[in-house]
Amino acid sequence: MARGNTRQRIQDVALELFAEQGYEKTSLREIAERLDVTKAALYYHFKTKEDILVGIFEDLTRPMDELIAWAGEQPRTVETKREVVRRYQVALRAAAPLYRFMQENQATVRELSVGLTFKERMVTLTGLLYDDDFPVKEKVRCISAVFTLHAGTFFMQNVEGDPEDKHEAVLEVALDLIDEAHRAS
Amino acid sequence: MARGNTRQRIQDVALELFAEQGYEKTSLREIAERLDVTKAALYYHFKTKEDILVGIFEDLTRPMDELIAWAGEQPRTVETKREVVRRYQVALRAAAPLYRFMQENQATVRELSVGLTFKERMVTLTGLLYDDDFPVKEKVRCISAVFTLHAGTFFMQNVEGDPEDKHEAVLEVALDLIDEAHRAS
Amino acid sequence: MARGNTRQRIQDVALELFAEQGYEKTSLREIAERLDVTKAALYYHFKTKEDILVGIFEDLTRPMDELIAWAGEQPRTVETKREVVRRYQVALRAAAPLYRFMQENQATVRELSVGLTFKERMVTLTGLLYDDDFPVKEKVRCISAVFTLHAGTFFMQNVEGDPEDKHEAVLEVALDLIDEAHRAS
Amino acid sequence: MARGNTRQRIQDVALELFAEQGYEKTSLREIAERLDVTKAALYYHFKTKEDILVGIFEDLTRPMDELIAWAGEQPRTVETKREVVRRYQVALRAAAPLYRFMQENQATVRELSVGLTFKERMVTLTGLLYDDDFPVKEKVRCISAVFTLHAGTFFMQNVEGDPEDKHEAVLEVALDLIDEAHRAS
DNA sequence: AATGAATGAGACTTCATTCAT
DNA sequence: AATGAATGAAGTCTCATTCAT
Repeated sequence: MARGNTRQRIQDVALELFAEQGYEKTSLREIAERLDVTKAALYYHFKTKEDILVGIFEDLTRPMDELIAWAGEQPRTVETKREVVRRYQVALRAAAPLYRFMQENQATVRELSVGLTFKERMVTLTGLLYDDDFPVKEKVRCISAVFTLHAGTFFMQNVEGDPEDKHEAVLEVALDLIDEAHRAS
Repeated sequence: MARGNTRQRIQDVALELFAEQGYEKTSLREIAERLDVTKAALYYHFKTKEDILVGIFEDLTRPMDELIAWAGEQPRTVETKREVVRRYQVALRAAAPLYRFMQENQATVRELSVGLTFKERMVTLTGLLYDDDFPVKEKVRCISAVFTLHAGTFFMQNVEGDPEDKHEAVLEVALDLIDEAHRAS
Repeated sequence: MARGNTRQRIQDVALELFAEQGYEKTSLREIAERLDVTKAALYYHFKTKEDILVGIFEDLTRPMDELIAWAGEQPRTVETKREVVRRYQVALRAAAPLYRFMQENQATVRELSVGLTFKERMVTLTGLLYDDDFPVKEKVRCISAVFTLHAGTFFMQNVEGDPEDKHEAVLEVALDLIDEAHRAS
Repeated sequence: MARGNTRQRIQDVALELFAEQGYEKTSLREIAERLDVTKAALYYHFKTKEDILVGIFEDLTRPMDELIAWAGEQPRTVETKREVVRRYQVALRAAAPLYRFMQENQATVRELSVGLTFKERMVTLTGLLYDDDFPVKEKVRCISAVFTLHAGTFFMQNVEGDPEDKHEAVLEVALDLIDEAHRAS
């Protein structure tokens, strides 16, 4: 019935379940049942369970890696950093389920040899936002900017208001933190 | 030889392993071996694996619950909120392994009926920092303050500097965010 | 090598062991070893241990349920009742191991939601043999007829004599009891 | 509080639970909890779990063993046999829970070295009711008499009527079977 | 491209039992 | 007369994985 898209469908369902219940608690049986295929079919498309996750990562973290690569090539100006923040928010929204999964399953992700881990990626990213000679407090502000963006994706559901307005507000706070950090340095 | 402290020792070892590897990946066999007792001994002290975790939670989340209760009784002034932030940082440092565990195993924690969950607790706490009539942007700043404190506990290892200095800087940034939010409201 | 009959083989071996040692005392390890498969193989064919038993019940109690259904549609004459007794003896002989199991493991069976329980089935059956307006004593005779048939299956091994002769004798006694009950009513 | 009657209380509670749930399904923890003592306390009074059951048997099967012994010394007349039937019904009523347990847990009892087993006892008893030279059919009638008495204890709850009347009716049917067997021999 | 059948490892859990106190 | 703490064996069950078809 469905054609060559089974591989994709597996990844979609898997990510959904991984994000909802965690990686360890999600069994291949569950994924297979949801897709109405047998477990063995999953093994036609992926070598192992971990492989399914790795595949998802490879597809979904590319934007963030590209962002990091792009930032590395730009002049280290405030404006660059503001742009990094803007683009990071976009990347975050695009891959929200994956980031939710990454954040909530760090113990699992840590053991996966899946390129850079969540934390490593964040270390690199935050490193792009401040300079080595910043005072500690201003480094903290830059880190805070990134965490604010994360909070915006995972936590702001609990605040009432129009989603677009909230995203706008989150972005402004993050940019303010970057600005303030540079003003004080 | 084994005195009346076995129950406590189980909780200590369990939290250590849960935080390191995640709850699902940590087996009772592992905990028992580390303590040099049999698995059955664990069941003398706790009814289920989940029960071990619940016990840890009950013991370690008390300070945070007390903080929330205390804050609820104070006048809603800026100074109260600054004090909440200060105390929250202390609570966070005292129960660092548990908070690390909670943050990294949210999928697991979510299914535990363990009083307020991590997210619920944070919703309550952030709610104490801003007032309903704040503009969205200022609400975001208050949320950002809490996330900054978290970042301080889990993420700042990656920034070089004296630990006390770093904590001081984190606290200052968080307090600045609170102040700014109130100035703008 | 193993063909499509594994499911049936599991049921056969399981019933044999359940009847011999009781349900609780029979472990899945034992069943698996007897079949020279792993325990996990059992779980491919049945969802739980209880499910194995339920499967056996469903297959083997059908004749008795059919008998009860058939009897319900016949005119309530003595001859019908005599025929019920005759057919019941046949059903009993065909499913002897199951009936032995049911009789000797009532405590277990009681907790199984396996259609009518042993006792309920017998209540229904005996109810088909006497009419509501029978004197108590004659009702007892009809119940006695059924118990006689059971004794014939499970107890008569201890009496010497040709098996066919014994079955014949058992049937005659049961039929005499039915006749006597009707003569006296 | 309770004095030296703990041993008896253990047996009472144990029999109740054994009869209700079966021997294997009843754990010592359950018995201990019901008595509000620890499992270890049970071991002060009984060497093993089996020992508890054996103790119950020894206390409660004595009347039946005495009945068998008594019968062995009487002349083998019809009147003796009628008296055996009468006394057996009394014994059965006195130890109803135990008999219920024995009947419903034959698989377990079979493996217990608890004097004569249920079946053996019944073989001996029925042997006292017929003579070796009886035709098979008349032997069956005598066996049927015993099963009728059993039915009276375990099955007659399902027939409406005054309990005493029902017992009377059961006894009459059993005696009729004995009489008929002797008349025909 | 996918299934049916099975495996080996290991998970959580319960049980009867022991023994120092 | 009884408890607190613990053990060793075993149980049911689930999982990721394999392979012939």
